[in-house]
This record gives sequence, structure tokens and C-alpha cells, in this order.
Amino acid sequence: MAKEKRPDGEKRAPRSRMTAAERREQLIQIARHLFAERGFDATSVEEVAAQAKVSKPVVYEHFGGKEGLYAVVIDREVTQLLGIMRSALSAGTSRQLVEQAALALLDYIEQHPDGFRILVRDSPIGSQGASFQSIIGDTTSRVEGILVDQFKARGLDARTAPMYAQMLVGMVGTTGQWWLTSGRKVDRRAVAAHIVNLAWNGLSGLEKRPSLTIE
Amino acid sequence: MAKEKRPDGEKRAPRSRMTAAERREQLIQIARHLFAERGFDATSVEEVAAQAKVSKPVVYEHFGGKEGLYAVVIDREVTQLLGIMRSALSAGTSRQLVEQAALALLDYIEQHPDGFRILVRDSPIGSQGASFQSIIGDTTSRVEGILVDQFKARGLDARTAPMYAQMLVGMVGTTGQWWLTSGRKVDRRAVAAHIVNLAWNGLSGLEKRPSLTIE
DNA sequence: GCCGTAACCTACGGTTGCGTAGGGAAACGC
DNA sequence: GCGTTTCCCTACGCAACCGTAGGTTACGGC
Repeated sequence: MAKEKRPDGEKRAPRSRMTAAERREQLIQIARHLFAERGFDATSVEEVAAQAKVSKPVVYEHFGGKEGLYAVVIDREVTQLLGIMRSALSAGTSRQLVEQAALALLDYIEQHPDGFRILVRDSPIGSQGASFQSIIGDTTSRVEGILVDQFKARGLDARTAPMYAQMLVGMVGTTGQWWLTSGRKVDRRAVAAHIVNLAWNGLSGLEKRPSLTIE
Repeated sequence: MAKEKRPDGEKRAPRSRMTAAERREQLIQIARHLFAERGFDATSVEEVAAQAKVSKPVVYEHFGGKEGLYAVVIDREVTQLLGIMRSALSAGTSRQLVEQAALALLDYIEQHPDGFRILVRDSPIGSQGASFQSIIGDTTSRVEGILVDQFKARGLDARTAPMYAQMLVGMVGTTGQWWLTSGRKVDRRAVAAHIVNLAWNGLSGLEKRPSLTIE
């Protein structure tokens, strides 16, 4: 039986000899950063271990291997982003949904830049990358559902809804990527406002000073 | 001096022993296909050689190495797509420009699916992938220039033009990707029409039966 | 102060894949 | 035929990394 060591009251040694849970957490952080920067293939287990000032077998002890480590990192991010997007798309007028979704993604990007980079890169582990595709897929499905209702109510062809869902998700996603890459200089809400401006009004009807209606 | 062998009138042996130029071309085709499917890292020189029924040193003779081969493949695609996008964005009303750009990209995708996949994947060779980023960059700059003019004429803040350029390019690009991935079941012009519908009219003013004004 | 256990280490085997050395054989000119 | 060029091959060196075997050291309980 593994007795929980140092569960609460602690005396942290300056370095080394961490609890299993602590070490595990540290390795995940380091791995996330490296995977984000270099991608799956170009990241070596030894490098992760080195940055943790630890030797390779430690990593194997915790995660069974490189893929195990990667899987844990991915799983956390997928769960998070998926939850965020789901709740952003759960209620509101259609205009509000667009605003909420854009804001939610930008928020996630701001708080988890490494995670987002990994998800976007999405190195396929088996045959096809299931992680980001699954988020995109899930999110797109939700958007699709929303659009189908709207389309029906407005007399548009509901069969084309998937395509529009794809366009919206793609637009928001890549804009988020651009925003991240360009150093997040522009204000988050401003970016969201412009996204909504284009998505909602189109090029022909862009507002001069777009603003969000929520928050 | 290399005398041009078999420049025109030929007798093709059923297999092997090609001209240098022929072999080179064949290797490029094969490499493009493999790079598109597996990406840069996961593609081995030996595999390229094997598919050409040739041994590894032949590849090195022609391209100096894996990166050399990759560079040639990339360069061709970049040149092509860049030319296409440039001419699509060279003249017309702003509405026409959107239509032309969307159609042009979809056309390229249809005719060079492998090339597009590679460009999208864009495995960075040195530090940062310069190839696709350079196309995106170039295209986005052009779109940007067009938008700046439009924005000024319509009293919008020209400083936000880059952001809108990014959104448009991202939207068209990812929709193209989706279209490619989903087997290109929908008609090319129909996809373009819907892209334009969203980009031009926005969600609030979608047309019921969108159509293109050109070609 | 001793013992068990949890955390960690050094060292190695094995695979993969890049790039090269040096030689062989088909095609072409004469 | 016979040399020369051109195209192609087998065989190897070498480095990077994954994953594992087996031993070592700190820490906490008693």
C-alpha cells in the first residue's frame, strides 16, 4: 500500500527527491512545454528528464513511455478546452453564442498557450490524430446543431449547415492561432469583437466600432 | 559535359535505367506523396527510394539529402500556389476578389491535394516553417492591402485590417482543408459560393441560395 | 539506530534512419 | 568490339533515442 507521504504539512527540500505526485506533476508541465515548442517527434524523453533534473527511467516509471506522457498531456488539454467550448455554446441568442465562443477560445489560449499549441499541432500518435480532431469535431457538431435550428427558422438550406459550422470554427481557430503567434498584443475582447463583426455582419456590413454585447 | 540523352525520340525500357531528369521527376512525385501522407519526419529517404525501385544513394545523388528533396517539393508548391493566389487577387471589385480567391484556392486544392496537405502540415525544417507561413504571409499581406483601401473608403479603422485579412485567409484555408479531408463531395463552386456568402453577408444576412457572380 | 520502501541512478541493448565509400553494369559513341 | 559516361548498387559508419535491467541512496516509521 502506498502511504500518502507529505500530503499537506510539508518541508520542501530545496531540490530533488520529490513525492511521486509532485514529480509527476512537474514532468507533465515540462513535457507540455516541450511538446508545444518542438512537437511530439522532436521531443525526447531524455530532454524532459533532464529539465526535471532527473534521469530517464523516472519518466518511464510514471508514464510507461513517451506516448503515455503525451497522452496525459493531451488528455488534460482536451478535457479542459472541450468543457470550455461546451459551456460557451450551451445557451444564449445566436449572436451571443458567437461572442461567447470566440471569447472562450481566446481565453483558453491566453491561459494555456502551450496547450493550444499542442492541440493545434496535434501530432498523430497512432494513425490519425484523434485529439484536436475530436475537439474540432465535437465543437463543430455543436455549432452545426445550433446552425441547423437557425437555418430552419430562417428558411435556409439546413444541409449546408455543416459547411458553415466548419467555416466559423476554422475562422475562430486560426484567428486564435494568429493572435497567439503575434504575441497577443491586441486586447482579447477587441479581437473577439472583430471576429464577431465579420462573422455576424460580413464584409459588406462591417461596423465601424464593433463591440460585444456580453460580459 | 552532360549530353542530353533521349531528349525526344525514345524507347522506354519497361522498368529502370531512366534518364537523370526522368528519375529526378519521379522521385519528386513520390516524395511529394509520402511527405503529404506522413509528414517530413516520418518519411524516410529509404522509403522514397524503395517506391522508385531504386536504392538510397540515388536520392542523395539528385538532391543531396532529405532536406534538399523536401526543399524542392516545397518550392514547387509554394511557387505555384503563390502565383495562383496573386493572380486571383490582382483585379476586380472587392466582392469579385473574394470570389476569385476562394475559387482559386479550391482549384489548387483539387488539382494538387498532396501539395496542399504538405503546405498545411508544413514541417519546419530549420527553426520555423517558412514555406506555408510565407504563402499565408504573402497572401494575407495582399488581402490586407486590399482591405486597407476598402476600409479607408468606408470609414473603418484601417489599423484593424490585418486582423480581418487573417480571419478571411484562415476561414478560406481551413474550409479548403475540410473540403479536401471530407473527400470533396460538394461541388467546388458551391463551396466557394457558401464561403463568399458568409464572408460577404455574415450570419445575420445569409442568402438562401448563394451564387457566384463570376465565371 | 535499524529496516523497509519509495524515489532515483548508471549502464546497456536494440532499432531506426541519415549520409557515404567504393565498386558494378547498362547505354552510347565510334 | 571497346572505352567512356551515366546510372545505379551493396555495405557500412554513425548518431539519436527509446526502453529496460539491476543496483543505489534518501527518508520515514518504530
